[in-house]
Amino acid sequence: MGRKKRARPVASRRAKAGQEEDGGAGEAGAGGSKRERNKREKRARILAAARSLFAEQGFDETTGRQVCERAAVGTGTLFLYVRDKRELLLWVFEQDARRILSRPIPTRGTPVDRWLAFLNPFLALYARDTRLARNYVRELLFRPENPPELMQLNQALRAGLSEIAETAQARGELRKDVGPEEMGSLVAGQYAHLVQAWLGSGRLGARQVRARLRRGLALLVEGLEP
Amino acid sequence: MGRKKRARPVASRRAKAGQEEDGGAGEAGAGGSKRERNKREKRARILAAARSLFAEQGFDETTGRQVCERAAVGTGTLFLYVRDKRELLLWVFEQDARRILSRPIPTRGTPVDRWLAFLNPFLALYARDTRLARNYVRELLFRPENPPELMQLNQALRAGLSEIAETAQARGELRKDVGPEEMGSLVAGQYAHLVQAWLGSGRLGARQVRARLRRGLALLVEGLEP
DNA sequence: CGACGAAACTGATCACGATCAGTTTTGATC
DNA sequence: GATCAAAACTGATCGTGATCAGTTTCGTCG
Repeated sequence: MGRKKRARPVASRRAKAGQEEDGGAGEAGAGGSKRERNKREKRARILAAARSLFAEQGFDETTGRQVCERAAVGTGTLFLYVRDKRELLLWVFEQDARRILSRPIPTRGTPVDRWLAFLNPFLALYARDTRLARNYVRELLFRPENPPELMQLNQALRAGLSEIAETAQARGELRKDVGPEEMGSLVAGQYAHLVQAWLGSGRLGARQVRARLRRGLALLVEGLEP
Repeated sequence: MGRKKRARPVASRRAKAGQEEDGGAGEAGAGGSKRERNKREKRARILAAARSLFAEQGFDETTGRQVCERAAVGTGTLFLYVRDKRELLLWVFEQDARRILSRPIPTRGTPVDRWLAFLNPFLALYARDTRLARNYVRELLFRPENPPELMQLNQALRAGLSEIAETAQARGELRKDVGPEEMGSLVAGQYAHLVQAWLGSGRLGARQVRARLRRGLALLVEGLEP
C-alpha cells in the first residue's frame, strides 16, 4: 500500500504558465545549465530510440534494454524519465499529437465538415501504425495516473470540438440551448467509440471509420426523432 | 514472428449451437467423462480463486502464483486455461456480464428510459469495484485477440441497444429511415465514452455518468439543430 | 581552486508473467 | 486387467519490466 515516489529528474524549474518551450518537433529548447542540457539531450535520445524501435519491431516486442542501448544510457536511467514502459509510448505519440493540435481550427463548411477536418489528422496518425496506435489509445484513455501533460491532450481535443460547436452556434447552425462543451462531448463520444472499434477490436477499417463518423455526426445534428 | 499456439484443454466437444450449459452463476454443467468434469472443476476453482483475490487485493497486486495456490493447481496450469493474466480478469467479469445480459430487455417508458434501464446494471457492476472495472473494460475493448466468447459480450450489448431502437421505431417513437443497428451504435458510443471518462481517466463519478448518459441520449434523440 | 552536497546515473538484482521438457492421468483397445 | 497414446498437468526455468544501493557528475560556496 505504501507508495514510494522516486525523485525523477526535475521537470524543468521554470515553465510556469507559458509555452513548453517547443511547439515543433525538434525539441529545440535552449535552457542554460549543463545539467538541464544533458537531461534534455538524454530525454530526446530516449524518445528517438523508442520511436524508431517501436516502428521497427512494435511495442511489445521492444524491450526496455534495447531502448536504453540505442539511446546510450544505462538500463536504470530509462525509468528516471518515464514511470514505466507504457508511458514511453505515450510520450512518443504526444509529440505527434501536439503538432496536430497546434494547427488552426477549421472554419469552412458545415459543423460536421469542421469536426471531421479537425479529427482527421488523428485518424491519419493512427492509420500510420494501427498496432502501435492501439497501445497508445488504450494507455491514454485508461490511466488516471498519467502525467498531466498527457491527460491534457484529451482535454485539448475536446476543447477543439467544443470551439467548433460554439462557432456554429454563433452562426446559427446549431441550437443555442445546449452548451458547446456538451456538444463537443457528444462528438468526442462518437469519435472515441469509432476509434475503439477500429483500433481496439478491429471491427472496422480506417475507411469505414471516416464514413461512419461523418454519418454519425450528421445524425447527431439531425436527431433520431421522426 | 512465428506464433506457437499451445494446445489448451479442449473447449468442450459438444455445445454446438445450444446454450453454454449454464446461464446462472454456479457453473453447474453435468458433462460426462471424468476428464471433462475435472477440467470444469479446475476452471471453476481458478476463476473463483482469481475473483476473490482480485477483490481482496486488486488486479495488479495479485500474482498468478497466488491464484494457482488458492486454486490448488500447479503454476503452469493456469496458462492452460487462460492466455495470460489479463484474460483471467476478463473471464471473471464475463460471468457477471452474462448474467446481466440474460435479463429481459426493458419495454416500458421512452426509448431513452429503456436504453438507460438496459445499461444501468453494467454501471452498477462497474461501480462495485471501479479499479477492477477499469482493467476489465480496458482489456475488453482493446484486444482483438480475445476469445470469441468475450468479444461476443460487446456484440450482445450492442444488439440489445439495437433491439430497443427497433421496437421504438415500430412504435413510431424514432425515425424509420435510420437502421436500428446504427442507432444502437450511436447509443453505445455515448455509453462507452462516458464509461471511459469515469473508469479510465477518473474525470467523472458514477452519479455524473448516469446523469450525462440520460442527457446525452435525450440530445441524440432530439438532435442538435436549432 | 578544492571540497562538499545534491542531483543524476548505472548495472546488478528482484519479482513476476509466461513457457516448456518431463511426468501423471485418463480412457480406449485387446 | 495390461498396454498404450493422447490429454492434462507440473514446477523449474527464462526473459522482462522495474528497483535500488552504490557511483559519478554537476553546481556552489569558502
